[in-house]
Amino acid sequence: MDYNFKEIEPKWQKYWEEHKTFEAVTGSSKPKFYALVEFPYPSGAGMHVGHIRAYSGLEVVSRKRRLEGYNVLFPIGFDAYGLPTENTAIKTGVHPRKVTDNNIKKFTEQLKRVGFSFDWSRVVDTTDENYYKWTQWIFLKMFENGLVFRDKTLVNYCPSCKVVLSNEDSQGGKCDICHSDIVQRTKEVWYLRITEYADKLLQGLEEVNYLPNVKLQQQNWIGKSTGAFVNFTVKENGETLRIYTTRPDTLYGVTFMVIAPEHPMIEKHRANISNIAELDAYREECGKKSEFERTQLVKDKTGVKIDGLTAVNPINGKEIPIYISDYVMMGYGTGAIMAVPAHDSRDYDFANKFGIDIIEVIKGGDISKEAYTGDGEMVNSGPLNGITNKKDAIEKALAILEEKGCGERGVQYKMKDWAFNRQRYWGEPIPIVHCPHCGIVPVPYDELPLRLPPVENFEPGEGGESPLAKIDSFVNCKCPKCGADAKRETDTMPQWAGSSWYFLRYCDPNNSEALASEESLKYWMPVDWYNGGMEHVTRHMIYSRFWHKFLYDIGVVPCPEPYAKRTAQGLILGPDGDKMSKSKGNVVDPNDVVDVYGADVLRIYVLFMGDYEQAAPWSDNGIKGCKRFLDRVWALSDKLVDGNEYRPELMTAMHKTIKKVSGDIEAMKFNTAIAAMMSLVNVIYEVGSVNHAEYKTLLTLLYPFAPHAAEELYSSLFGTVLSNQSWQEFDETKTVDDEIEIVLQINGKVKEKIMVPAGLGKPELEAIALESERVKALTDGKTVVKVIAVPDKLVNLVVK
RNA sequence: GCGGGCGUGGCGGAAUUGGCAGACGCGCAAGAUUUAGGUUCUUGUGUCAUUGACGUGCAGGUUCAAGUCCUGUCGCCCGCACCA
Repeated sequence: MDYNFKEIEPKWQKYWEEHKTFEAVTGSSKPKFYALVEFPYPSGAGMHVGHIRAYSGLEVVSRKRRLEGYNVLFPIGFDAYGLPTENTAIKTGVHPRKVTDNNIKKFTEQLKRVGFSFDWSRVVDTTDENYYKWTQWIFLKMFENGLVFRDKTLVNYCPSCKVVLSNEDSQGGKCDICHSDIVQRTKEVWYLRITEYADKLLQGLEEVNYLPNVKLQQQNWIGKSTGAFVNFTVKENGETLRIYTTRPDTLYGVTFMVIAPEHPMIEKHRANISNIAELDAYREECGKKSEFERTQLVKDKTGVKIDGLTAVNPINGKEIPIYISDYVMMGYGTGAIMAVPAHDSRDYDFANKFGIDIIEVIKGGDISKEAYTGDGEMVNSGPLNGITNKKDAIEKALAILEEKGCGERGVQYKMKDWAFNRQRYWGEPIPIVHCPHCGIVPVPYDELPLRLPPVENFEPGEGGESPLAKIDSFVNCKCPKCGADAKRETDTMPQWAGSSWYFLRYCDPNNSEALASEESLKYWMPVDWYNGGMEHVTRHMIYSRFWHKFLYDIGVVPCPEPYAKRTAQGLILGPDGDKMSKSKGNVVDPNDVVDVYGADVLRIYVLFMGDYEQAAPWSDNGIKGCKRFLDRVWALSDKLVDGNEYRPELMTAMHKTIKKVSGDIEAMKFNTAIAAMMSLVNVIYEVGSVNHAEYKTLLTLLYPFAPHAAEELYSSLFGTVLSNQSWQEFDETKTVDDEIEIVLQINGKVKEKIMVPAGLGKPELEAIALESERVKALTDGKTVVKVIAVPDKLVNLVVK
């Protein structure tokens, strides 16, 4: 038989499609298994091998699960709204709808060529009006529940993409889409109140099975801190200056206060401030800095003292100066801090530069050299003096604050509300109407979907307004409440909207009455295993958990967490070890690999190249080894002999391999699973023949990895289709050889290896070791001080 | 600065609870087959050395035994970052 993958692969792909082999059945009595991979953004460049690796992990698990008798939902779709498509449209003049359709077609062809066992009857496209109708519906539900608001404040703005970005999309001060520097602008935009769910998002992590560093990154991103709000007073006008601190225990060490340059107090009290011109100059200077520059940790602090305003420390009545400085951010806490230079290194740097007092309140450091942030006995702190434990000191300080009514416990999160908008065309229209009489009015549910109008010109406006603003027929409308002339919101939703709930739609993708039926959600949710990239952990993962938790709270979904388990695959690097990128020209196109080696070889190689969770460089040589392996499996069909039971010479090898491959797939150790199959094939070649039982087992183990070759061999040799068969079982007792090689060591050095029956006890092993001729020779004239025997492993003689 | 991870042959990478370091694959070498190249097959392949020694970034430690545990140190990668 010839291994002609060019014929075999399309043949089986067609067979699976015609026989609906991978269609999931909602309500089936089989146990359900929902495997989810991150659906791709269909870019013009097509897929690269990284996509293939990302999907291959759960592809293998899904194929195995089906053989194990599960009803498997393994869906795919397209996350198709987004800037790159729109930019292509602007450049080429082709409408984004057309660009998207072409790209989806290209991706679909590529995915099908690789033979993934997706349920193609459930494909979702986030730009389909039957899909985004429900994205808008969820938005309106959030609006209804007070989770949507508009605010005019500083936003992250990308001057290149001409859009406002969320905090998650501007990490490191760089635009997530084009990587240019973000600037801060004051703008009125839409927000989703994700901070309201901060605690739930944090607590939910305790009930899910995520990779430890996925959990950790989310915890850090949410960034919960506990402390206290303290109300200082401004002496000149008696007003309150509220701060947040995690260290209320150091209140007696406060020697000055700092407020952010944007703090509203300055505008409010302009009349009281004698050096307002100087402050304005500094504030203007800060405004010019990019967010990235602002957040660089710098020793050299800058700032200006506010003349004419003095703060009063509520705990001891002490009067202290107030400064403005850009090391205090308006976006965290209250935008104002109490500064304790003795015990905070930033305050320490600032105090040194401006010649401010430094008062030690915790013993243990040398504050003439640096701030001391450790624990120690409280001093110079009135009633707190003598307390040696930080926790006790904080509790005492809180008690005093509460008694005086000038402060209370508080919690802060690093996570900010989600700036939910794009001033662009290719996104879901935000279903809101601005009425001159009624204000902000939601579009009624029965008017959904609010369709994206067809336009000719998608160029974003220079003033940061959406292209939709230019479409009069879209903008002008009647207020749904009072019927007066009104205007539609023209911003669209950000890229992440559609992906925040797509896993729900897969459960029931064609439902026109609901985002998915209650029955289907109850049956399929939660996702049993979600695999994707680490880059989505603090964006998509957080967003979608937030939406899901909201939908749970309003009774739409049956479970509080969307994903029971989350793993992540490593990147495929270019052959040069660099990240694959178009600009470096080191991108490998899966189509090219399939042309030369076939889909099965590609699938095996992307999993064999290294630890699934680690990055690994592509190697054109490495893939040849996988091709040889498959050829060797194929060639075994010429060495087939009769026999429906494993032969003794292969018994342990068969059981061992089943155990190893089964376990490794569950642990995502695909590389060692493949290595185990390679070893088995090597052993079979040593034996010289393979019987029916043995070959069936080998092909079954191989099936999740190389399904086309496995199906072809299995069906042509045994007359049945492998996808309808069962996964192989192993017998634990048969995974060990009768005879085992054990090592004899003298003083920890290997001196001899001998075969002994498996399962021998320590005394027997010791006796055997001492009888060994070689051991006798080497221990001659010396004293055996100690004998350590480890059953089935080794015997070590300690000799003097 | 904080948090996480990694460091093993020429290369990608293996190594449950501490128990034969280098599985599997690539590459390389020699041989066989072939008109030749490629393919395929066989054998070998950590380093040094004539029996043996040394070897998992480096330096210590614990142990009969350490890639694995402990202490210190160097290097690389990733995430967050003036978060009060």
